[in-house]
Amino acid sequence: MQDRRHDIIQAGLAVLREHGYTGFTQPRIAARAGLRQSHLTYYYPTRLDLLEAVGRTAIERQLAAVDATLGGHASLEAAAGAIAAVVVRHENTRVFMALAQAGDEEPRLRELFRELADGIVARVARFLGGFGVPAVSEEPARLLHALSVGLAVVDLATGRPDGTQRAAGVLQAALSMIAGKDAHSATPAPIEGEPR
Amino acid sequence: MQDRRHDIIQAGLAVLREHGYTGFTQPRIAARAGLRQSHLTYYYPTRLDLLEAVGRTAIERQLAAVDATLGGHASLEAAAGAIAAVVVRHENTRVFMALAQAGDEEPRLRELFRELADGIVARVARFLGGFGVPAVSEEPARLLHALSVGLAVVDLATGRPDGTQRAAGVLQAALSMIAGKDAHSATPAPIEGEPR
DNA sequence: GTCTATAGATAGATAGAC
DNA sequence: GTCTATCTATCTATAGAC
Repeated sequence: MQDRRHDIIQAGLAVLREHGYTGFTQPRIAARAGLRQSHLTYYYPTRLDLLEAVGRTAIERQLAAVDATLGGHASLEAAAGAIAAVVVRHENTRVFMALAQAGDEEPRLRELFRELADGIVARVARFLGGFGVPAVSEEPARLLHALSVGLAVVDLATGRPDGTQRAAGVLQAALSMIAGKDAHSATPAPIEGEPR
Repeated sequence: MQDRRHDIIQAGLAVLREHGYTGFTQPRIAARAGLRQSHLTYYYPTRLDLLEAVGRTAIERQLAAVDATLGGHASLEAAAGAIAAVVVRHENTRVFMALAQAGDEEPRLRELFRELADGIVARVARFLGGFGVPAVSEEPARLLHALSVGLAVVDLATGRPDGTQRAAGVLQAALSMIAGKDAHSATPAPIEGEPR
């Protein structure tokens, strides 16, 4: 099979999702892909080369996930639960935290993270536009993006059992505000999506 | 001088702020504190012991910084620039990203991150309360906290030259919404605080 | 109690065999 | 082109000298 590279990327992505940036090691990925570490370096000479390749695949997946998450909601507020369900999926959080760290360390990876961020913001802006939020500025979209990132990081780090509800409550408040309604509804709707 | 521990903590914090979680190694910290790595392990037997100690000091500093940032503003919106200036300070971001990662890997560090998050949210809630935002729910405070975290991570990873303005614009929009005014002011006020 | 030499483990990269 | 043995660097931890 010629697709060694494909297998390696898949293995790398799985490792990144499960173990995060510090666990993203050549030996572990090689073992997962069924080859030796020293062989892996033939295809991807350096750890960063591999991370870059894995990052590209991860970005495609993330953007597809964003599309799936934002599609088909009757109102802005109705999307809160769906977004919350994604936000508390720690595997996703580990991936973009790894890209963020790599971007801080290596200029080469910065570009990749920007692609991801810009892609998400563009999709969120389109989503908001569909509900009448003026697209004159990107601010509401950037707000929703940064808020989701922050909620994901906080949930990953605190690991609270009621994380999904908390995130949904905050997102509900944010979406209500963006939609122009009253901001302080104290009773978030029950969330959909899979439990943690 | 008996305060070897104090020196070590300071050195550890400095390393964490400059190099992040992956750069937080015993040899580097020991060199900075002016002793051997093998000596450092006498005071802090394991890397996690050290990170925990450094984390406690870091939390105190962060909470003090939050107080300083939120104090003395004439209106909610006026605080946007000050918050943005903190958000783009990458040294801070590296510290809490390290704590977040450690919290994901080690239950022991989770508690520490919760302390930090809860402390910030409480302070933000008090700040908002001072401007008439009802304190019935913590949602607005949690929103502002998560938003700041997300903006910080995105700015760290993308490293855009106009990061401060972008963050200030989003924060301005968020604070306006929380204050109940129109949300889509497309012209963020010039930001104060130090440049990047 | 204070500090150091040394061991043990694992990561990353290279040269070279098939 | 495909794959492996091996080397170097680096980190963490322990046993033990002063």
